[in-house]
Amino acid sequence: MRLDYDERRASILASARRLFCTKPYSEVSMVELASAAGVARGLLHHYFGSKRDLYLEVVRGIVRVPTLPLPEDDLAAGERTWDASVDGWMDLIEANAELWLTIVGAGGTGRDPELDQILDEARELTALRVLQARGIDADTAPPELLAVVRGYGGMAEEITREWLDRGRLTREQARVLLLRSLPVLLDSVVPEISPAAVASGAT
Amino acid sequence: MRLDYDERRASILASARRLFCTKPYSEVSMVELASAAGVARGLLHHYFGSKRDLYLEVVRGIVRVPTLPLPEDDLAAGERTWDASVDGWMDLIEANAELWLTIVGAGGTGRDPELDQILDEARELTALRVLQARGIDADTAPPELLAVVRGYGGMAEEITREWLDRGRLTREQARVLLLRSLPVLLDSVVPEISPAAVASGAT
DNA sequence: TCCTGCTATCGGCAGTGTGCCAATAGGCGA
DNA sequence: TCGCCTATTGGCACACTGCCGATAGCAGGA
Repeated sequence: MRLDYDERRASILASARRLFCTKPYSEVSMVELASAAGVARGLLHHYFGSKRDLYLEVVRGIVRVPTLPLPEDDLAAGERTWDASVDGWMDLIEANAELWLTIVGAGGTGRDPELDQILDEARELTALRVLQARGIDADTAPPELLAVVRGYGGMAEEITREWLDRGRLTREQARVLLLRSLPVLLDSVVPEISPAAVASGAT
Repeated sequence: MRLDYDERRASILASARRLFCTKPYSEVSMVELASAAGVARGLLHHYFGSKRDLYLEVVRGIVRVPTLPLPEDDLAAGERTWDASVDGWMDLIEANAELWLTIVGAGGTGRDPELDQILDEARELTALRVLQARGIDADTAPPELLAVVRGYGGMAEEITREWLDRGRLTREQARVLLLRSLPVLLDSVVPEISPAAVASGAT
């Protein structure tokens, strides 16, 4: 069937998006992509150049369309609009859970179970060590606490990138952020656990 | 040259690690890996099975050896040991900056510049939106503030994974964490900017 | 010292996937 | 209806992975 340029392009992207959500990048072949789109293999190259370019286009489409949070239109920020933003963001993520986990959540690994597991175990171990370093018993800790520490780990990675990769932070600036944020976070979630946190946070 | 099993294995892993830090996974071929290790291509399969297995082995070696923070030995946690842990962690990362950025920092993409750029732009846009949602002008904001918001984004991704992927958090639990943490973080870093944050953090 | 078995190491074969390009077919305007 | 324009196809050439039989270097025993 002969389709218009944009239509065909969109159609290929849609089926490719579906496929890339089920398997990691390397296990998806151009023949699969082609047959899923109902076209010949050569057409994919005609439209996107290479398999990699097609994949990048898929990712672009995913991260572009649902630009995550929903800031309220024009009225200035208050706590109500912040609540609404977070809720809106969570709604969006939940609706496209599989998509989000595959592309953004997996950090671009493209749903690679083994690699994900390795990195995840390392991060979990790090979180436990952080708990240990703060004198908290991991076994009796509530799930929120572990989640906060895992979250702190994600934040630490971002701040480190800000320091070493993008160079928008000096080591000292990054250090202060890393130092202060965990006590403050722990205190805000479970105030009874770390009484010393407030003092450190104010330092 | 004929080497002992463990020696040869370690030698191959070392040169493979070097190679995987310079290019993304797909652009490293087995012939390259072989010639870098000074052996024939077939030997790599003999030792590691497949290219993917070799790569996983490299990643395992990297994330295992420097298990990130340094918890102080036995004495209970106080703020001094926490300071030391963070410093120790930063020293470790800084010493192996390239390695860390490639494997952990890039989230497993394996130094894929284009893909990284796409995801990074999306995250940057999200950070700006968050600033906007809280009524902060991005242009006049200090770099630490932007870094904190980027860090909050990393934390939000982790918490979302904790909710949707690992299922250790309910939606409500995740919501509360996401809601509370940003005001608290902002307040701890730049107290003068968001006076309303304290109230929200206590809610 | 020579022989023999073991195993690290090599080189090539088969299958698969990508990238590309010339040829084809289908639709729209004249 | 004819002809051009372009979407679409199928096949060719190359690269790479995975595997396996063949080879070579080293050890221990006679």
